[in-house]
Amino acid sequence: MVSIATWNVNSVNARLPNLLEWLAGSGPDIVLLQEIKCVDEAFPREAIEDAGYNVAVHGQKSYNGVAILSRAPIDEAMPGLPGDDADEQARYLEASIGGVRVATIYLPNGNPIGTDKFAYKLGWMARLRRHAARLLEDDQPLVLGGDYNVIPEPPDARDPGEWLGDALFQPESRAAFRALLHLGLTEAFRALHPGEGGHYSFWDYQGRAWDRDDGIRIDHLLLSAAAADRLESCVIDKAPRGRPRASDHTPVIVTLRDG
DNA sequence: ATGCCCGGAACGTCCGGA
Repeated sequence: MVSIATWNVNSVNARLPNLLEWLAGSGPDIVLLQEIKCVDEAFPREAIEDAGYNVAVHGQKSYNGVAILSRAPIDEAMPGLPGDDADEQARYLEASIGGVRVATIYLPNGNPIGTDKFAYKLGWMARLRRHAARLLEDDQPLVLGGDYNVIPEPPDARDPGEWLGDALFQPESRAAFRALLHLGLTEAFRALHPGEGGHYSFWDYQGRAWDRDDGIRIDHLLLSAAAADRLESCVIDKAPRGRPRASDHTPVIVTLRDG
């Protein structure tokens, strides 16, 4: 069995006590981090290695940044999403770990709609689809986990109407997300919990959204057929969101049976 | 109503987040 988590930590250095506490308690085999908000040199590598994890980082000053933590050795870490040499935002890192291909994804927010930011989001999603299609030509299990910044369906928001004008719930964003699934990828949580609402991975800091459970489900794990065949469970661990100085996102974890 | 929150950069206050 292998457990793989995705977590947008909203600054790995601000969140280091929370992250270390969670690693010590839950300890997934692989953790896909987003929004580390630091350059590679500022990543708290020693503390995380001391917790028993190998580390691969694709950082950026102040914004974005992604990383992969793994109890087993990390092979062939490749930073950056192919398809636009001019894109300097650190939002994608992929690696092989024990015969499983994994990627950590921090998909652009895209707000406000009608701006170059929204165009960048849709362009980034098109690039991700092209790259995922290439990855799927290989038969090894593939897990694409991250903050997709997409609310796939109305049950994935406590109040869908609140998000109608938002880039996370635009028809174009949702269609681009479906296009990823149409490649043959399985969204792990939805596959195991069809039709269920009330499960969220993000609660805004503002307006006491956590206390009111006014959340959205935007952190997803997409599995190739070879990985989906091994899918045992997918859980959203709400506990970290309730801790002091929490990230606004909480981890989502899949477990895959041995292949 | 993007502002009520938060982190980074920086030291006053703005940008970005979702």
